[in-house]
Amino acid sequence: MSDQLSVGARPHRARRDIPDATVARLPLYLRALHALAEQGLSTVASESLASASGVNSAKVRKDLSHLGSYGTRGVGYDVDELVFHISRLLGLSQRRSVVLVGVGNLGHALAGYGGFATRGFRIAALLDADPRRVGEELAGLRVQHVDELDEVVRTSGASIGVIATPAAVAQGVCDRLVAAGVTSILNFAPTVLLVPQGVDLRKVDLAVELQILSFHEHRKAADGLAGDVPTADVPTADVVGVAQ
Amino acid sequence: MSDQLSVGARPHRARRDIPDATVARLPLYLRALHALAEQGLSTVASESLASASGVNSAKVRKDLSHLGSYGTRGVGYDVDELVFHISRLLGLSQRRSVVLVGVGNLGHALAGYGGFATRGFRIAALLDADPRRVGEELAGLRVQHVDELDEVVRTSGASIGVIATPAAVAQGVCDRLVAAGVTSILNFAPTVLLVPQGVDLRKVDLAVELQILSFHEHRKAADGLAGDVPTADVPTADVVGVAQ
DNA sequence: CTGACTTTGTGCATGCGTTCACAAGCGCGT
DNA sequence: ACGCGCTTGTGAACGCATGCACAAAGTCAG
Repeated sequence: MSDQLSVGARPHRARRDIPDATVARLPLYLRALHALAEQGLSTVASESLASASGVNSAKVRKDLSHLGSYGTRGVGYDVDELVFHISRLLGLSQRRSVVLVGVGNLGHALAGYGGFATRGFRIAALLDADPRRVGEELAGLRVQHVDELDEVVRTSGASIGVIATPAAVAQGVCDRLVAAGVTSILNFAPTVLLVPQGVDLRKVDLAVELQILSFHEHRKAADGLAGDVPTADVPTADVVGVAQ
Repeated sequence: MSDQLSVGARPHRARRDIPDATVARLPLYLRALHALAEQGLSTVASESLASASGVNSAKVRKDLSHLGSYGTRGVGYDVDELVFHISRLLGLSQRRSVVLVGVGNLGHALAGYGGFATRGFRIAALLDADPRRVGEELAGLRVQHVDELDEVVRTSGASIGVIATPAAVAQGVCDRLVAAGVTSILNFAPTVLLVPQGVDLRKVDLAVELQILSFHEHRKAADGLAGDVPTADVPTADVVGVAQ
């Protein structure tokens, strides 16, 4: 996870000192805060925010401390203020254009996903290589041919590309996106992508997730059979496991 | 880092001493190994496997050392042997049944995703609450009504549930899956789920991924004035699994 | 058999992230 | 004004993961 900013051993880059792990949780807080705001709450304690976002309160406090002291001791955090600061830090104040390549089932799902628009992302274009899909209307946009990628990226000023193509063509699409000026890529294709320095890449891999679950299933099954023999086993009575 | 597992049992339990970070990478190695096998290679060095799976060789060697000494110094690892051992460790030798709830666009994408079947997962059933979708044929299966969830899970013996429903109903579906006997859940709905101890939970959150990219975009834009990295344009495999 | 070469497996140092625990700070009731 | 209870913010300890660097262990040529 730390390959992230490789930055190759240069003199100290003035990077924001926000830990990656914190950045990954900020969107969760943001979602929980929006929900709390809709419930009419104006302040929230770290403990509440924690359970609403599936984290523990110590983590919440430490995370929030990285963006300044916006809490009031004895009271909690102001919901609106927190929303504002987190949004600003994540760069969600300014609308970002996203180009989506690959309009299969997954692409359809992504194009129709409301969570994008509501967080300041605008889908600038839908692209596909299949001529039969070109021209199709989807989420208020016309699907264009992938050959127009370069032009679309430049005219829309999109800086984020989403790849939802078959694995075989993903690297090619990736290269074209980068060449056109995209500097962040979200990859759903089950393959390793190479990108130049300075381009951020994240991947979402469905098969990997399932296989990790499979491992734990396997382990649970093995533990069950092996039978934890009477080895002074403290009855693990406590606590209900909470999703993260 | 990742560890988005609810993980009931604490360290107490004699869990396989395979680090979580390693488990998360094993599927990547597996995919790379399959590709290498198709190219006709019978052995592979940690360096090659590393670049094929987007990690570095030291990590590969340390990861593989956790499952035993299956390498030969001076030569490398036997591809087939490695595939066998990783598959076994991940519990992929036995076919696992998966129940998919929610057959919208995302559900369609998941049902049609080949990566499941090719790794030993069998979709046992497709469920949806919308009567208009019930009866639809998809990936060789008929969509059933979600009321049949309990029966379907019990008769199929499925231990893994995939939730691709709207956020509002995700917790309800989750509860029903758990009640029916499912012990691992993969959640695509953008909401926090609570599960009892002993049930593993992973989540895939599209909006979160985009917001993380947005943060880095924002930071890059801010750093922009600080001068760019003039280093060579060597592609680097980069970053990041889902998280979580 | 020997020596050069290749690659694994791992001890160790380092850094990041999590968690604990508590002092400092704030509001409120009296 | 003043203490009481609540909550933040953070110092410090701990644990996990990463990456380095190298000895051990194998191959291969001659």
